[in-house]
Amino acid sequence: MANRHLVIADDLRRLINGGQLGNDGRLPSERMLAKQYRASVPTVRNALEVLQAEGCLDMIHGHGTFVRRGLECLVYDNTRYSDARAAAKPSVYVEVNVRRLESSAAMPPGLPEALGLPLTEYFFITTQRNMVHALAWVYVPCAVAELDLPATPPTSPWGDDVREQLAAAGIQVESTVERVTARLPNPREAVYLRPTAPVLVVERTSRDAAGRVVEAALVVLPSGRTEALFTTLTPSDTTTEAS
Amino acid sequence: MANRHLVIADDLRRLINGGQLGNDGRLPSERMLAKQYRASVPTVRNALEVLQAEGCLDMIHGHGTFVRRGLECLVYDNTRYSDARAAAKPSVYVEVNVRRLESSAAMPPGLPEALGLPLTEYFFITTQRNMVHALAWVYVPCAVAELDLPATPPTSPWGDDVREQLAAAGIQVESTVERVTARLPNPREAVYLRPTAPVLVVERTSRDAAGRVVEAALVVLPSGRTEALFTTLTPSDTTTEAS
DNA sequence: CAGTGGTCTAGACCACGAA
DNA sequence: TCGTGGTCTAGACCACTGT
Repeated sequence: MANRHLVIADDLRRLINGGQLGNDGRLPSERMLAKQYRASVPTVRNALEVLQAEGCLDMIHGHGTFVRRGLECLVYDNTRYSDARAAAKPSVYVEVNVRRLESSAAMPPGLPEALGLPLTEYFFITTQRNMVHALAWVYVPCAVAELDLPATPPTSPWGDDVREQLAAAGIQVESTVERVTARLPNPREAVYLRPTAPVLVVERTSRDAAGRVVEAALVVLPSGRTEALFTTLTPSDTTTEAS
Repeated sequence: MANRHLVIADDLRRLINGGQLGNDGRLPSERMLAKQYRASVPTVRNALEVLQAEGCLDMIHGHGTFVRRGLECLVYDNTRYSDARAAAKPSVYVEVNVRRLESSAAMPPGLPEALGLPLTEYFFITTQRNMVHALAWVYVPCAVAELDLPATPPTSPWGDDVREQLAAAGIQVESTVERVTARLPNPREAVYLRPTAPVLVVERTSRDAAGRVVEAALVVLPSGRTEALFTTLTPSDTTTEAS
């Protein structure tokens, strides 16, 4: 904790929670803070980035640094069949882009199948007041289903609508594997997200009873504004016994 | 991608994969690289930290920067009942510290119960060649079970042994909720981990059939060396029907 | 002790948003 | 155009490792 920028971050955190900041919740500029703390601009920026990664601040290029208010936390949930899904949806805006393409090496994420097969790609981008809260690329092989663009605006930021369309087409997802990692945004994601703040990455692969991949997705969740929730029910004792 | 440090990172990545680095896989010092690239030390460091977060490099204070070899990736898995768990265990070293304490505000992570109740804390620290690969704090309320320190060295970095002890004591975990986030290490974790690289955080809460919390854990997984895997089986159609 | 990674400074310049 | 955040520089000093 001897680190200068962490000391400054702690002090700013007290300033923020104290609420002595003017109605717009705007912080002094980085240069001002540097003068006040007798620190350099990069040190102040490191402090701000700590708070930004914690979800306390929004740093907006060319505009200013603001206290996050009405902290709406998007929750990725593996229990999609739950009724609670549609409840308490935060006031975010979800946009989709759909296109056809062929699977290429390393480009679609969790598709372990052969290359060159035609896919439908859904690219979801979720924003709240111009801040990106989630990115998701969802892929459905055309061999599985020829889905249309959903007529209604999407209700989920990560393609639950697509899975519902699949279900409506009679395609049952039997198992879902979600590989979760933390990293920094790659160049493709950095177009939308702060390149210095970590992201949670979910690579999802859904299979039907035959073991065929019917849907795959890459979900990118910036830290501080999102979390992921996984609920596991221990299989009842009827079938599994210590071997 | 115009960023200088990303260009340097790309170049270093090619250098690393090319394998022209001497047998110990050691990179030139930061000062040397700065000279070679006509860049400043912080810029070179930013480039190295990108690769470090990707798991390509190990930066060892006072010693040097080395190419990660035998990339052993620890996998956190929610299917603890699976037989595959014990298979293919990487050559890591797991250490435990056990102590008694009382639950205090905000200190134990996923325990939503009353404060002041006595707990057993298991602190797991997993290393491979002096590099920390995982941290885990596991809590069991004494009211649930009075467990002993496992006699054998622990086989799991995140307390599967504790859960097995619980099972042996007749306490069945019925549901497990795992809350997953990405962030930077906090001061307590930064003692063990690089403070600039993101970590994956799993907050686990295990309940029995009565809904009582029988075990809670905070697992910290540094990016690049670990991942988490969650497998969800869609409940069979016998019970759930579209409502 | 020398050589390494880790942090910070003071200031420059660029990129973006709003008036 | 101005004020903001975003990136980089050249160099200083500290902290750690191995000899």
